[in-house]
Amino acid sequence: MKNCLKALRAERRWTQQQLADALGVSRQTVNAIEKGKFDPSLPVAFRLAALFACRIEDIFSPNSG
Amino acid sequence: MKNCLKALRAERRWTQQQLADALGVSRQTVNAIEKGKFDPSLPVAFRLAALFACRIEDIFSPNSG
DNA sequence: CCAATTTGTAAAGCACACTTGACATAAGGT
DNA sequence: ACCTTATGTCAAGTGTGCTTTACAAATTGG
Repeated sequence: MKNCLKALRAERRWTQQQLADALGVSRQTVNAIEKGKFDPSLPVAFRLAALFACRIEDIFSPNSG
Repeated sequence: MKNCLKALRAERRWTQQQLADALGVSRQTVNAIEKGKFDPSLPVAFRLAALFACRIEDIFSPNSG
């Protein structure tokens, strides 16, 4: 699963901490998702899409599909 | 998190087992997701959307958002 | 250069996504 | 009534999403 979270966050000039707070997760979780260490849960994915005013499919794309 | 998986599956006249096989998860997992016992992982959500040829947002909707 | 902020990473622990195996109930066809 | 298929559910186990605490490296600004 790839994602363009880092780019979206950079556009807004938010720190990982600010995004984490807005998302309701820890900074380490934001960092791990950005670095591709794991995929977010579906609820967190929905909150991300809401925050960036786009679709989940605009942020994440499965590696093979 | 609500979902209309049961309705989508019924439209296609698929059994839980057939959907599970197509998804690559167990029948119990399909059943649990349909019954709202837990939310699928993001990869499984993407596979569901692909199978039903729609967006994740068309299948799932967060309870408060 | 120095100090503060930001990012990257690690370990231990809890909750949940998902598994296999098993069994009860429901629904359909003969 | 019987047999088969479909659904609902439970239990125990594995892997991972996410937490807290902590610290090192990188970046930014005086």
